[in-house]
Amino acid sequence: MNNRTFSEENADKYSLRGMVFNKIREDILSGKYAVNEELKEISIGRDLGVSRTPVREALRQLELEGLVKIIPNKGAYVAGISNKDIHDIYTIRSYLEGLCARWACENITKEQLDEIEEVIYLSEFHVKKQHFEQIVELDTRFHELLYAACGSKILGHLLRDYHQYVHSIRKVTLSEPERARKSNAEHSAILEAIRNRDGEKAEKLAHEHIICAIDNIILHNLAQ
Amino acid sequence: MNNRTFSEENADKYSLRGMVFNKIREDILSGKYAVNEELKEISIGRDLGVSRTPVREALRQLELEGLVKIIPNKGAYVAGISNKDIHDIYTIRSYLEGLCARWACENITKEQLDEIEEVIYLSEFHVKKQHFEQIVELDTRFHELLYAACGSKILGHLLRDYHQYVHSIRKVTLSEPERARKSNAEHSAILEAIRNRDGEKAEKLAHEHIICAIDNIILHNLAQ
DNA sequence: TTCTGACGGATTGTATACAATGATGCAGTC
DNA sequence: GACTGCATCATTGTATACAATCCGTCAGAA
Repeated sequence: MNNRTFSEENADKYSLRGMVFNKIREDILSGKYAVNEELKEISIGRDLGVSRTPVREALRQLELEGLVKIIPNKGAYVAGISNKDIHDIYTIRSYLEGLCARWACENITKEQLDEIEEVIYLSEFHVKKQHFEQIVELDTRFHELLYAACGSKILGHLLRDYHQYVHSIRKVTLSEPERARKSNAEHSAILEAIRNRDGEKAEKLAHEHIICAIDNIILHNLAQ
Repeated sequence: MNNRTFSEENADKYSLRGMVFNKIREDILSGKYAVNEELKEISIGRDLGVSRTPVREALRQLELEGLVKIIPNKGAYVAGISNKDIHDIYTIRSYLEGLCARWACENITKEQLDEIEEVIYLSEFHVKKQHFEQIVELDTRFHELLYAACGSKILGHLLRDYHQYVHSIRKVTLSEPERARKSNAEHSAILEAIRNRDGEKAEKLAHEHIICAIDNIILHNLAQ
């Protein structure tokens, strides 16, 4: 478990700053705030029942993530992510998810393999039943498990961030039964390659998995 | 120019928080602080002549970058980056610098091409004279120009961060005349491919450029 | 001796006060 | 009517005060 995760499970959950941070982040990614909307420390603080200090700290962190743009002595504005950003993120992910799968071949444990298998199995059920909420949740867990299994704090941190960034997109794409089914089949193939410790193949499959996701997004005009 | 760069040129330069942020970041990356050393808000503030508030904000940002680990109600500690982290970063960069070069083929302007050529030309001079400071500086500028030329805010942001992370490593590797010479030759080849708008080749060369850097690091036992 | 628990100091978490800066509107001038 | 400059207000930047938490210490009992 890396630093980021650690701190998320502590500071980000149990401190006011962490709660404010997650709240604003979520609201930006879910589109609750319009792009370029001004984020005033006082009014956010009032809405959440806290003072300016935790709000300020949260905004400064979000600035570093690129979700908020701060103009000194003026204010904080929602930066959001553009369609091109989403496309770029998926392209970057296509390489790095491949790398992640390759490294996972070297580091994954038996327990982790079993857990991933369970996730895929469960997902098949929900795909049949068209339980879209659960499908997204299980997709998140599948990737999260791979991030943990790759054995790289740095890569895990990065992919985790990007995966969250496109959370709202995934909610849409995985709501299409055909894509959800195919996505899960791809997950299954990736797992099989990792189980066989075939790094070359796992990398290729994970790479193609994300490329498929991009094609799907373009098909639906979700970006670009 | 992306948000990050924008904010760096404003908040990070002209506000106390920004200065504190850069100072601590630099001190961690340069090894001035030992790993796991506690970073006390009051003492840092006293050293820099500011109150706790800007220090706190800076520490919270550094936490997000992964350079600082914050334990709630306890303190902030230097996380630093391990040798494995460095190796991971270079491997990730090997893919993404390739992607960056490929995208640059599609987006680079005549002016940017000329500027890169100038940097390489100037670097040859300093390599001959063994002006190591300048070589590192020009290496930074070469990559920075590519990051700007790739036309992706997201990718540029990411590569810029990683490039800074390994700044101290690059200072060492580029101090070896043979590596400095070879590195510049590789830069030259990458430029040539981009000038010819050969995305395939540019990606391959940029990828290999970073792989060479990894080999060099391993050779010198700088990591792993 | 070793364990337990309460106390006190140190440090962080949060709120708020004050200073500095930028935006807005209006009066006065051309 | 359009522009300039000042006054006012809103908002951010920084400092500081107070509360909450943690950690080490030390006394006392087993």
